[in-house]
Amino acid sequence: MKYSQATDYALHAMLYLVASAPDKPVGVQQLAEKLGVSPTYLSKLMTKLVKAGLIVSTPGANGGYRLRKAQDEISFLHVIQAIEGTASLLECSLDHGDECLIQQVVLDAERQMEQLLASKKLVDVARRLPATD
Amino acid sequence: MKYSQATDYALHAMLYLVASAPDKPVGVQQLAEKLGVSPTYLSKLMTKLVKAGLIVSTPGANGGYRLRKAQDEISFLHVIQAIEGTASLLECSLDHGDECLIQQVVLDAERQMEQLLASKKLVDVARRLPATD
DNA sequence: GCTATTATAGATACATAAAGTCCTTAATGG
DNA sequence: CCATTAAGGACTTTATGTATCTATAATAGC
Repeated sequence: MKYSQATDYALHAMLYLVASAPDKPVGVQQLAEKLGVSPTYLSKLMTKLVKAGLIVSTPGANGGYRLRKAQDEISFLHVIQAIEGTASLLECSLDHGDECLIQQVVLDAERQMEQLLASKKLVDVARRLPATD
Repeated sequence: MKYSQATDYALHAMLYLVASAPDKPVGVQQLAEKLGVSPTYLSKLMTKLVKAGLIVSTPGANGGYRLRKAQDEISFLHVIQAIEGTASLLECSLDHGDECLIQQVVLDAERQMEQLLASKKLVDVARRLPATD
């Protein structure tokens, strides 16, 4: 089990936005170059982040993406769930009457991980970067 | 991101073995019927569990699978990793010099989840079952 | 030793999702 | 009006999971 590569791109793109000037939008062209991805593909990921309410996009000249919330409000979990969705790790395929006890255990573990990912903000990582990278 | 369905099957199969008599092997036929899955497919999953050292198989008449270790030594993590592997959730696709800080955060979260999955034993769940199901 | 039983392994087929491209449309600034 | 930039749909390619079938090997019981 792995996160999709798209999640990796999204996290790096968001980190770049967090480290950038908050008022000036960043274009997908510029982002794609930094990440080494095709602009058209990255564009689709950015649209997901827009729909998740993490960033705002402005089309047209000098347009691009900028954060929607304050830097310190954006957690790793926000970005990851925007790309991966929020479905549970394990869906029980059996039909034993009530809730599956196995699934309950996995759900607990999942929540444990999510708790940490929610507490980690992108800006925490951005502060430890040498420059705008 | 989700665990494969195979992981769900494996967890249920192992739970069944834990709840069964420890000396009498259980055949894949019997297991497959309980789980509602094809025997040939389940067989491949069981072989993975054998290679992971969780169970032992004996071919031939009255053969089948039985636990290799004591009941209370088998954790959820053992089974999950036997099927899913142990690769990290996130591989950074960029080539920024040293280790990726983003990956470090995800790795921390992953370890958090694994810690809980390692502490949960299958036998804990088996005890809460109404019968051998 | 012979036979039935049962796990193992390889080849193959199918479905689904991820990864990526191309083209069109829509919106904004100058 | 025009250049720029995001959004969206259609499509291709590739990889992985799911599943089946067949053949092989090993074991128990007679």
